[in-house]
Amino acid sequence: MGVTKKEKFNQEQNEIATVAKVFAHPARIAIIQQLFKLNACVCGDLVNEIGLAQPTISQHLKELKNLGIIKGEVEGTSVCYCINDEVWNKTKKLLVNFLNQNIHSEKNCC
Amino acid sequence: MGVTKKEKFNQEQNEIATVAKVFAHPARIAIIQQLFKLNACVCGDLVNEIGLAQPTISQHLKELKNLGIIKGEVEGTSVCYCINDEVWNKTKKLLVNFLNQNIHSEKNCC
DNA sequence: TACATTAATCGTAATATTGCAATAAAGCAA
DNA sequence: TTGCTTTATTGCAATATTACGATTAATGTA
Repeated sequence: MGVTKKEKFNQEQNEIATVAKVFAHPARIAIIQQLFKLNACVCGDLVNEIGLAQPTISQHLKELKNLGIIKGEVEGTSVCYCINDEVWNKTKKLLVNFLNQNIHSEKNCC
Repeated sequence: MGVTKKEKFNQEQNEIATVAKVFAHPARIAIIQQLFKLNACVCGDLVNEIGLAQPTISQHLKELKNLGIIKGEVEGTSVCYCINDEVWNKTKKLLVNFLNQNIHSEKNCC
């Protein structure tokens, strides 16, 4: 059906999955890395750097904006994007906490 | 087109996106959490715990197996799954390294 | 052997994602 | 104003994902 049954899962599980989905495309990873490298970057420069069509980059930027980890500011005809530190740190905490899980039991089978 | 243009990105960017894609479903997050909690878990118990149909859980387990972060051992008619620590730690490092990025520049716009 | 139990696979329907051409919108420059 | 530049949006085609019923395969049990 292509539709995820979110109601079967708790809020944390859904939040982790939602964040991971935004990270689940190399173009969005590349955009994030570029914004960290330059701190700020105009949309058109991202299009040149990454090599996908302008509407495609715009769509990826929109998903990153929806999650809140980037923000954009209009500068004339351009839009300058950068990382939203507050949201980035919250997101980082959520994922690092998940990744730092340890085995709770001694039982094992494989 | 629904198909990702992986050739436009470097290996690290594609690896991060691939891992994130596996984490991009709450059922797979729930399976991982359950395996950490119990250390080992039979497929049928995961089906009962999570409440999706058996073929659906089996499909999610397959994706986790493909990435390598879980492994399964046949025990009679059951299959017992657990976390593959080595792969989990590699995956953790890849993502934590990405999440720990810092701003490289002083320039800013927003 | 026959039957039950468990998990994987197959096939399919519904929905989501990716990518881009075409277009719209918004600002600047002459 | 007109034309240019830049980015967002629309619409669509191709592909991927999610979910599950039906079936198969493999093992254990009577």
